[in-house]
Amino acid sequence: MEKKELNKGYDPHEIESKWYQYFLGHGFFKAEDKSKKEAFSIVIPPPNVTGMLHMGHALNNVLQDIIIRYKRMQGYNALWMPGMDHAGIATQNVVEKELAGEGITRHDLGRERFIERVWQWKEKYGGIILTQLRKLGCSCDWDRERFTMDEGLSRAVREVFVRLYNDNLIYQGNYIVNWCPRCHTAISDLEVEYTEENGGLWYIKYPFAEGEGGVIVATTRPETMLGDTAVAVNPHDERYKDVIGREVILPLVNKKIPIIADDYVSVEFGTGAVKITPSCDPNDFEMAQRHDIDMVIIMDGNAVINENGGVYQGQDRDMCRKNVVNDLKKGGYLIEEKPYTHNVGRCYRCKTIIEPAVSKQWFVKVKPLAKTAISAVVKGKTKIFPSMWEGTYFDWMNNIRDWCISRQIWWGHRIPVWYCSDCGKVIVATEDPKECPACSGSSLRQEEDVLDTWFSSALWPFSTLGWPDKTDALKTFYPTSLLVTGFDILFFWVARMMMMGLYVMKDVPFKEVYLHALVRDEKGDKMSKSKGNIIDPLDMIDKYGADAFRFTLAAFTAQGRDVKMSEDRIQGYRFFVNKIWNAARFCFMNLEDYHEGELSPDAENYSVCDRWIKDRLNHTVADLTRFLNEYRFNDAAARIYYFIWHEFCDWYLELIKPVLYGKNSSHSKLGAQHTMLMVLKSSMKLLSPFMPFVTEEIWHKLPGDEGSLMISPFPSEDDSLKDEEAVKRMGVIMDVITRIRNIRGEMNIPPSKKLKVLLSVPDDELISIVITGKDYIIDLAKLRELSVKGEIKEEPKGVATGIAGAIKVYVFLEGMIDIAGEIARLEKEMSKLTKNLAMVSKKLANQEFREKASEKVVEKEKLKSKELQEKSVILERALSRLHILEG
RNA sequence: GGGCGGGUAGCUCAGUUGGGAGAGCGCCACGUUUACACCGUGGAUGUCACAGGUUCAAGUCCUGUUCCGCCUACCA
Repeated sequence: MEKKELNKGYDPHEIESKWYQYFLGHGFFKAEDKSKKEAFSIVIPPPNVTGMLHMGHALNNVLQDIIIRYKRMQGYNALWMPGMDHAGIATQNVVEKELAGEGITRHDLGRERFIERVWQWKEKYGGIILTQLRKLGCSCDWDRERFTMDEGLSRAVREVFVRLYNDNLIYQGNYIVNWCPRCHTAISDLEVEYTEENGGLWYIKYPFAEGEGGVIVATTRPETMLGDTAVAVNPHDERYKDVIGREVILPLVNKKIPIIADDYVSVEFGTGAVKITPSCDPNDFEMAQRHDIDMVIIMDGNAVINENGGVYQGQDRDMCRKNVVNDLKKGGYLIEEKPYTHNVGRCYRCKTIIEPAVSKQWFVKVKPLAKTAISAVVKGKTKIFPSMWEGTYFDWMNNIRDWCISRQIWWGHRIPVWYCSDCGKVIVATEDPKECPACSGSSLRQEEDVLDTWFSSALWPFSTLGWPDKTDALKTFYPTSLLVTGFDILFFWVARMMMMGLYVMKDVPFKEVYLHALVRDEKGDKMSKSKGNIIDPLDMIDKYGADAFRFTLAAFTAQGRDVKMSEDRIQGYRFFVNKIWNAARFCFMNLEDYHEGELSPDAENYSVCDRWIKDRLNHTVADLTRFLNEYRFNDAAARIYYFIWHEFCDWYLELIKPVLYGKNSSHSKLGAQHTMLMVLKSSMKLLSPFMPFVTEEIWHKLPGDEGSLMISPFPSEDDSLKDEEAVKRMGVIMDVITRIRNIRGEMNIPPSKKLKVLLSVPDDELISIVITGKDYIIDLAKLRELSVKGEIKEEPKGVATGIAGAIKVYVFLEGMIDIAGEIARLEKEMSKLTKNLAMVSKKLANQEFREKASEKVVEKEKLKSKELQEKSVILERALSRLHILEG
């Protein structure tokens, strides 16, 4: 066998890029459009084209990669579809900032040239995040990369728009929408973030137009009074019974406005009278529609007061508020002003306070779409993990409101609507029309607005597969198998994909959705630049390697919990990677004289510990498979960690050392080598989805030429590896070893001091077990002599006593006898035991327990009681002998 | 206002048919044994938020209280 050295410590740097290139070069990430293999597909949540990899992306994509690699190894035709989102507002902002550096605005460039600039920017900087995903090890089918502004995806957008329009599910209208005065566009309800902020509540008196007195209204936005067109009270409010229908004078503006009655008005709040500004408040807008009240628009797109604001024209909303309040004070209209905390809506993108404004916008009528989307989840066509999110999904879908899809920006899918200047016809078409179909006029003007970015994202699961063409990819991979995303975009994206998928494809976009939590810092705070608590995933990869980083993310992804990330934990798993590396190195060093294929699988070729570790491996496979199928990433990670570190390294490798070193001829060295290699190889397979790099490196150093690990078959449960007999026998042997180690540790006896041990074993079966395990015990417990006897009557003197099940363990303490120490040790154990025994006895003494508890449970308790009693007798005897010695 | 999640060892958290309170890190002791000190062996630590209830048996099920986090909502 060719000699291949492994370094003492594992260094991820070169190895990771080497293998990633290898994977790419061999096309292992590629899925087949047509295949006999069963398909498994995931579409990536497309990151913003402006995005840089942060912890959220890292978590999201590592989880997807683990699943897709797992499925690929299981033999599926696995597709992970990559791509990016054009991120309308965000990208436009970035490029506008760039222009500002040059001293120009997009308006200086004009629409066409500005769009060109954005494309240039995209080509130059746009792909960064996808490069970063490669550093993580993501096994996307990169040749299929898509972008929401691609020609194909744009065609899909137009097609869907036209269909929805023709089905009367898209309409245009003058409504009040959330307007961002900084981004200069409408945004959807979802894109407004509400935060509790300190503000004020102003009480303003509106005098009656005729007669004495007036009505006092309370408002958080006094400046909007310039646009008031009514005052409203509750129809059942006794206080205002007689004023309904009268008129008041709007202060500062000096105009008469009516007092109306509407159930919306709360009797309890403020004065029970509310000013109505239909152009500045969504509720007022609705009320105005109900009562056919006028509307006065007082602000422009910059939230600056317009010509309808009289003397306040030209002032922005903040300045105007100050001045209005001052003027009200002067005029004696301001009754009271008090601090008040309330919810303020801000633009999710730039955090500017949203100005509700009336404008002409396009909307999707979502109720009918939502209905189908709800029933798909009810029927289980799409399953949501963890299931608690189903409730949230239903709740939102049931209360859904129409979706404002038009944006007054330039970067995005321009709405496929044209207006004929000659006859006024509205043309909605997938292809740019050359002339008006009604009057054949040629002066057509396209709608200026573009679509919400989420509109194109909603089509992602089928648009990326080639729709509207009938492609093989679509046929093979739609509906996709799984969607993995953060719960924070359940409404933004998941819900809308459900609606669009069902509307367009008549089938759900994905069969399962796994919603993961957010990554926070170790204190549980959201990571943000302003807090300075960001941990950069790329730094972590650089420092600890992608494998360790990936494993950390998986290990902390418990369902429904936030992922609290800290560097210490990554370091902890970095140690694990090193442990794996060194275990492999050990195996490797002991395979020099190994020749595969020389060993029959007959049981006699394998020792009890060989059989034991294979049983444990088989268990691990079963558990891991189950956990991954249920998206229990943390459990999966913990299971493989435990197997490799504790079962394989701590026990098995230690057990076979003497065999490998030729010090123990009673067990087959070849059998140990064979088992060691087989278990190591299987472990690498199990670990490969989590740690694709180090496992691949180890794999290629091991004997055998089986190609790449990442496409080798994932282990499945194998009944032939089950071995209860070996598990039972090893249980006894390990228990004895642990007992002796326990005594050594508690008595502070250094490992270099070889011990003499006597075992008192009550029955023949146990004796045979102990005899076969004698070498193991001598080696792992570091003994110089081990004698095994049947049940002995006369206990030896000068020993420390331990109990391993039915076996009594006597450790001779010649010369180092510390009677007081041993007494203390035994008494400690005795008190634990007594407490335990008391609990068990109490249970068994209870008649109801014996009658009502299941037989299995009662038997278990009885057995426990018996064992504890026996132990107690032994300890008692040992103690009394020590007391005599001492005395 | 409504909803959801959480309060378990010093820290971060597991604990899925109710029947042994666990892991990792940290801590203490011993140790350099031909894979690994990025290591090994052993050890200590808990009114499972609180109060009731169901049950032979509750961290686990039910009710209430409290604290924290998140989502959602048109109360000016």
